[in-house]
Amino acid sequence: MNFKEIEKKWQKKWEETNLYAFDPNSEKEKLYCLEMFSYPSGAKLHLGHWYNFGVTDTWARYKKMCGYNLFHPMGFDAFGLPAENYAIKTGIHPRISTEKNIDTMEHQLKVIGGSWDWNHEVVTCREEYYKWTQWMFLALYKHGLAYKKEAPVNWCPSCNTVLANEQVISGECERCGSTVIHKKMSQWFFKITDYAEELLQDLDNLDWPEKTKVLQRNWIGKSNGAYVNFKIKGFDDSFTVFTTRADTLFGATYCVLAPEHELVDKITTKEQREAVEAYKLEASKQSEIERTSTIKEKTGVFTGAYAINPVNNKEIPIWISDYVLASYGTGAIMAVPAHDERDYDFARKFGLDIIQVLEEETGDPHQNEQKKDSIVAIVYSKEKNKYLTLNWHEQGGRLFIGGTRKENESALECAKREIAEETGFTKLKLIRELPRINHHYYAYNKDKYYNIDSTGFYFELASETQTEKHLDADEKFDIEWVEQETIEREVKDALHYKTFEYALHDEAITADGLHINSEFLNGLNKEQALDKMYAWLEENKCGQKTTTYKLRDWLVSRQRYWGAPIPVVYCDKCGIVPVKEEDLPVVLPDDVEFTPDGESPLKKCESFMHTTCPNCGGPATREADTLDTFVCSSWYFLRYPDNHNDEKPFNKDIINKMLPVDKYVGGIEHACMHLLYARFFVKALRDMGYLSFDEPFKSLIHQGLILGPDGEKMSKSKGNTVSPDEYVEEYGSDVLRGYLMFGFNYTEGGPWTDDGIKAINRFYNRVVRIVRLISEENKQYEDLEVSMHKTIKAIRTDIEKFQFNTCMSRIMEYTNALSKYESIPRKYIETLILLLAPFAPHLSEELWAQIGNPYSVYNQSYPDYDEEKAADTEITIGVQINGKLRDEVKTAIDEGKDVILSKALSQEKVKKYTEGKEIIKTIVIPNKIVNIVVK
RNA sequence: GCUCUUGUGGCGGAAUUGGUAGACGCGCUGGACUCAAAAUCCAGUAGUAGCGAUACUGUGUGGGUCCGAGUCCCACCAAGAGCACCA
Repeated sequence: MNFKEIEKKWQKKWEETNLYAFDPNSEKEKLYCLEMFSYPSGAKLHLGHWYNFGVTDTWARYKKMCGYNLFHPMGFDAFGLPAENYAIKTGIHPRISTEKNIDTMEHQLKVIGGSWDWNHEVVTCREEYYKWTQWMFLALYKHGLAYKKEAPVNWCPSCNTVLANEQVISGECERCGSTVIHKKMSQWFFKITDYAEELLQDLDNLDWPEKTKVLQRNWIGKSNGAYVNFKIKGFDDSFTVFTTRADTLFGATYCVLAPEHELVDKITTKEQREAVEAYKLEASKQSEIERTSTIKEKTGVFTGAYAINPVNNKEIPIWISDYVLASYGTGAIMAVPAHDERDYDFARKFGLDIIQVLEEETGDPHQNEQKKDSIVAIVYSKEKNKYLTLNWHEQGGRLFIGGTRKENESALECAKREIAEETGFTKLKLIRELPRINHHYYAYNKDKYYNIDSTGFYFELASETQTEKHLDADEKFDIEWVEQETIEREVKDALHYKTFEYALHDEAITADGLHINSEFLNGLNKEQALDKMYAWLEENKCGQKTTTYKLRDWLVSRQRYWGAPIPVVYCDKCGIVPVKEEDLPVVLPDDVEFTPDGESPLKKCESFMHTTCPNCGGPATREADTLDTFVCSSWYFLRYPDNHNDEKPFNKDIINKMLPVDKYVGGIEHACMHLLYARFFVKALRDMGYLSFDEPFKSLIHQGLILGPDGEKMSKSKGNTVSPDEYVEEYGSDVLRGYLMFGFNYTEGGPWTDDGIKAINRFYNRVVRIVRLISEENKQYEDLEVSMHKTIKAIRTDIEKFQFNTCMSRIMEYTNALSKYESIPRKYIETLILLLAPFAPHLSEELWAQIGNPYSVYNQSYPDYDEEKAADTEITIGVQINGKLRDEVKTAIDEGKDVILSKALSQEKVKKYTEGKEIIKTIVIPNKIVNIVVK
């Protein structure tokens, strides 16, 4: 059969008969199936489009055959940079190239044979659409959700435009990969942050892939903490920091402002001014990537000013450093070097104070504990590269030197005394005092529980000189120098081992612990201390509990030509004035010089710029920037159902009935852009009263990525692209679609192979041969009955899960079953064609006609199954002996356990394994397994 | 560095969610048809040992739970994705 020929024939017929037109008056339940619409870039569809559109279409067709009133529209996201860049290169106007591309893509989409209803098509660059995009802007503006402000923005020097935060991928432009720089500009923003909490909360109820939800959650970046106000010594000003660890406030030994912080100039002292200015200049020169590189060593400059720590009125120095970002929190931090890695690095480098306020806990607490202060001393010999340990053998294993502090003795004195008494060494060099540890233990010799506050010391042995030891009678140990490895193996005591770890790693303690050096927080854990500190801050009016989000407001201005003009005018008298709704659209003029020079191209179009103020009628100028194309795509799914409405963007009743989208299919790359923006739009429109649902996309699927044959992402530069066209040319559309469904796990994708597509070609030809074996004899074959019902059941289950590969293999199995017969009753053949219909649309329509059935196969119901017939009456299950599969046993379905067991035990092979052995236990799970445990 | 995802024959991939691992297909081997080839049909195909029945091994590595683990838990390794000085 010539697949290509029949495909053309049916595509034509489908179009002529309007087979896929949506009927709004149908009684059937609606089903809105949507693929993410595409950008009409090149003239051709690539494999990714086929994979997304073709395979999803199979699901849609299946649903249609299941009796749903399918709404399956298609359109084009037609504004955007590529057309404009193409125009700059070739001189062809974006409108012309875009419309031409749309035309060819529409033809190509028809080759896929999709069940799209083209009557509902939407093209975002046409006036009849962008009029309403502008309307959306005005609606948001009227409700305070669109505003203009001067702010540091991301600027792509190559695209010559600003970018939204979401379009900056690790410091680079999402589109062209250029390093993004920061500029201060006055730009339009949408207040998506107003919806941060709802956008986060509602994720829980969506049938979306978990990883996509995780991406959005991280992007929204909720963080609970507190604002704390710091007064500045000698000024009336104060500044606020955001912290998630307000409980560590007693450990704050300095503050850091972002170099851009507004107070920096004011508080910098004369002595420090020069250094501060130099540092600010240096910071401003750096790109985002350089600046936020975590590998970079910490830099910073003291301002000369001091802040007052509100909890203890201590004066702490104020520094500036680029590790504090102006864009997050308040642009200022309190530094707690003892418990924050970054603060620790900084404090170490600049010799700032480090105060420990959290003490890790080791051992198990007990009710009646006696408190003690003690030390653990670690002595290292550089010469030996070994550590000094005491081997107490059975009495306590291997330990370091430890001891209890005497009255009026400092911890350091105690450590030195203990070392001298127990080992005789006196010439020591202190490397570092180690953090304190709260340790619980039980002393056998004294039958007492202790809770000790232990301070660690890390010494280096300066000289081998030894004095006389002073040992108590019960102190029986050997002094041994051992290597690190031995310690790791043999030091079991938690306190001693932890102390050793502190010696080895000179870093902040980020683990949880109990508070020390913190007055009213002492002894409390993190949760208790946080609660108490929040209360204290609010009571003393120097801070409050708060929540921050990483999500920023969405910057929608673009200094480019090919987009929807922002419907706003500037009047000298009235200021910013929105264009009146009845004056929409603000038409994008065609004759514009759009060579990029960093200025908005529309600015150079006099006829566009000069207008009158809608308010006072005086002279005014138009906004020259256009809207981010993501604005266009944030509501297109709302336009589809009512795309011809020229009164409103959409009728409320219609979209309340048609939305949300039941199944949305597209790439995961839009997780934090389109998918987030669209959710925001729906929520905002809901609050304005234009619609009554909360979420645009109830259920979401991401197709995987089809890679080049080399397993790499397809790209022209790598020369590993595969064009769908040549395969359509050779095998036809159905075969290509079939392979895309059969050869991959849909959500994973994978490398393309030629071998796979040949297999589908072979299979479809086999189907054609089998259909020719149709017989009008009304016979029933038991094995075909079982196979048919099982197949239907399996396909219906798997297609719901977007598991097209297993669906295809089920149809193959059914085909294999049919091929055992030389003449096959009509009903089995009809079922085969119907089963195949969503998967191979053209072929199925053709075969359906060939066996003499009326057009169209898609007006038929998808085959249903009889649960009883789909179930086996007899089943073979495995018999395990001691968990190892040894035999199998045939049983009736749902057979009693006793019957199965006795049957299994009577089998020769089972006997062989059980003979002369004692049966300890038997597990019988009907229809699944028998396991006999013998000894 | 953090978070997430994925590791199953020569290959693409299955496995009713803890119950006979490798469905289906590709490839390969043998056979039928043919003067021959293609196409098609039939049989075999995880590895090792054995003529064979069979035995042992086997789902990235190492432990664990369980009568039973590809599936659950812990640690690690590798690949990919996202975030990245987020206070």
